[in-house]
Amino acid sequence: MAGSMPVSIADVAKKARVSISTVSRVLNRRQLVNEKTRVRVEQAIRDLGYRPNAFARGLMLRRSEMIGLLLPDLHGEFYSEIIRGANAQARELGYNLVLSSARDGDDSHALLRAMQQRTLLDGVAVMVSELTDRIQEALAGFALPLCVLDAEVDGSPHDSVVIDQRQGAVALMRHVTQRAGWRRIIFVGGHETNVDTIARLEAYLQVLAERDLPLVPGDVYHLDYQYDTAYALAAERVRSWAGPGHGVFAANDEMAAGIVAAATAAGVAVPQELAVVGFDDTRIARMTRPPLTTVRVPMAKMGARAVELLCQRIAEPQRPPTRISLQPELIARESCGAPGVRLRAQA
Amino acid sequence: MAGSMPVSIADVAKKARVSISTVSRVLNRRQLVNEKTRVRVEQAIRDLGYRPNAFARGLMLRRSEMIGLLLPDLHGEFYSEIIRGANAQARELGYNLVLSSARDGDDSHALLRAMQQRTLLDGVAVMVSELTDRIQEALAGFALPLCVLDAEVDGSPHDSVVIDQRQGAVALMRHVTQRAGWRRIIFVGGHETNVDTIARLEAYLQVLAERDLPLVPGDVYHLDYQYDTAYALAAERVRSWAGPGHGVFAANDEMAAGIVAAATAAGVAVPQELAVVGFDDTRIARMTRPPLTTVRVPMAKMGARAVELLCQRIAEPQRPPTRISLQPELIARESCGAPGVRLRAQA
DNA sequence: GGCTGTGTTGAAAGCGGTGTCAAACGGGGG
DNA sequence: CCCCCGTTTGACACCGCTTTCAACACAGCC
Repeated sequence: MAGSMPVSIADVAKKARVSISTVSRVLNRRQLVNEKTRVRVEQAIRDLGYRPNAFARGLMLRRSEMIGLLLPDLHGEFYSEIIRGANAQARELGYNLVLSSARDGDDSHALLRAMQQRTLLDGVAVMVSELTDRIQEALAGFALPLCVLDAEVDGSPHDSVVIDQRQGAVALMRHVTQRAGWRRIIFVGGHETNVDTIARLEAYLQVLAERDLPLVPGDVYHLDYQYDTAYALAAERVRSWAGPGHGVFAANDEMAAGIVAAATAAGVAVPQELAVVGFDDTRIARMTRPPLTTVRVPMAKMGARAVELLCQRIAEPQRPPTRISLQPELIARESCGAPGVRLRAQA
Repeated sequence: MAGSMPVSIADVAKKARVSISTVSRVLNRRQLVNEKTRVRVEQAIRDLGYRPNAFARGLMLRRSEMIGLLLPDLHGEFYSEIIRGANAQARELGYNLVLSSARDGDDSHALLRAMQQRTLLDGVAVMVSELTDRIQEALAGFALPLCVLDAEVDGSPHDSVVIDQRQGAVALMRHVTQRAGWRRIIFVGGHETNVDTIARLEAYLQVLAERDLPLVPGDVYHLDYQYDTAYALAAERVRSWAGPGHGVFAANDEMAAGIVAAATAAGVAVPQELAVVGFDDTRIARMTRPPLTTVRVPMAKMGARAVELLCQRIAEPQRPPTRISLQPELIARESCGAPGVRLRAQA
């Protein structure tokens, strides 16, 4: 096996009685070297436990086969899925993933650090939670191949992958108004400035208008995406919400689960007396009774496509910027009260 | 700003009318260079948008300031927390994290790849789901600074961070037998070969013996850690499980949640007629009614300590191997039926 | 035999930094 | 005036690899 001192290409060359050029050729372009020589060199490589030095290699080749993934946070299943999809795709394409997270206060710092070591990374995929001017500017001036997740930077020449939140929410609203026959819909969102909540609320308003349903101002709530607060709110209001054709559109599964639990505890039957739908299709959606009708947001796919786009750009830097829009998928389960059709309930 | 061609240290030197040595000194050891010169060089660096090439730098310094994190999988909150803790600690110490996952079939391949590029990584933290001989061997022969998570490799000179699963499970069992007065305990585990399940089952047996409680063979089940299967099992058995002083010890929160739901649906009151406890303290634990008594496993801390250990070893390769054992924390909530004491329920 | 082509190899020039060493400079003391 | 010494600077030798480019051997051809 290998000794403890690092083995260089010169050591291999000496042992195999060839020049370092030949060793290098065996490593990179085997067909250029005579078979007998090649076998001898390969044997020497094995004997010495030689591994090429990636720095030296990268210095010549100007590629590290590493790409960066910069996320706003790493907490929870949401980001976990992005990472998972991105990692799988990166491996598939022969790249490794360098992970970093930039919380809001910290993000410019993280971006700068990522840029600083830019010569070590072949490209970067970035997801930002909010698009401040400073970030916009940093992204626009980015020298490296870049792919932006779930946001678009105006006038930047970069690739991006977005999820059509609005479309998914519209599909959900149409499902509950048409298939399930809801006529009064309570909206429970996250914070008013949250981009996802905004998109879902817009869809809510749009479909209310489409279906000529009245907008009751008191029926729109803004919470914090947490189970507990949704449970508390519902525990208080659920009796006044209940009624035939009444339903709650919660902006995520966690709040929807809280509402289902509170309703059940208060003796309000779901979905008969009050229907409920969620959003995201996290594991929680299948753990309520009845299971939640929700919208699956393809996070893993988003990560994967971003990496794919990024690697394409690395290979072909001059290619015009691409924008991929991913469609969320309606997952119809029992909680919305639609008749029998468990469309993709087992998916 | 920078032109599109890469700017090298020579460009900066020429622009500042100094030698490249001086530029290098400004970059690394500012105090060795005259202030007027330094200002001129710094100006040139800014004007040109110069960034040092990390490959060239690494080639001399033999460090990349990157460490690898190799996990069995990336799915779910469990790994998400490890990654989060590891990333935060790495950032803290000036390192970046390179992520990889090695599913079971694939793991040796991933390990080898990680080793192949070993000259690019300063060290690696590895978590393995099962310790096969092949993996054991690969780890033992690892040439790079290495830290093993949640497992120990016999006779290897490497650092490790483990969680004292057994201890946590014992604490939980003692809590339910002493504080909550359980006298018959149904154990619902994951697969029989799963290391975590094994540790928890051992604790179960140990405390049964301590407390002179009978071991009923039919009361030990092996499922798959999933909500659905636990729900299904409990739906069938819950009436026969119910009784005063009876309780279920599920090996994770998800199965515990399924059992609580099935019991409630069957009209069995939790915890009065059947108490339930889980394990892991995931978000689910606070979403059941009543909330679950469980054991918090400090995943984020494990990730962080592993990175810390790894970086220490990188700095001081000859240091003797360290082993850190992390204690899980008992989280007492209502589902176990212990009188009033909500120890750290709000934590 | 001389010429052209093909297969195989080695010497050497980078790639872009860091570190060593010696030179240049200037000031103070003898 | 010369010597010594501290400060500041530049020349240059690496680090380990890839990649020309030329050399060489040997074949087939005129």
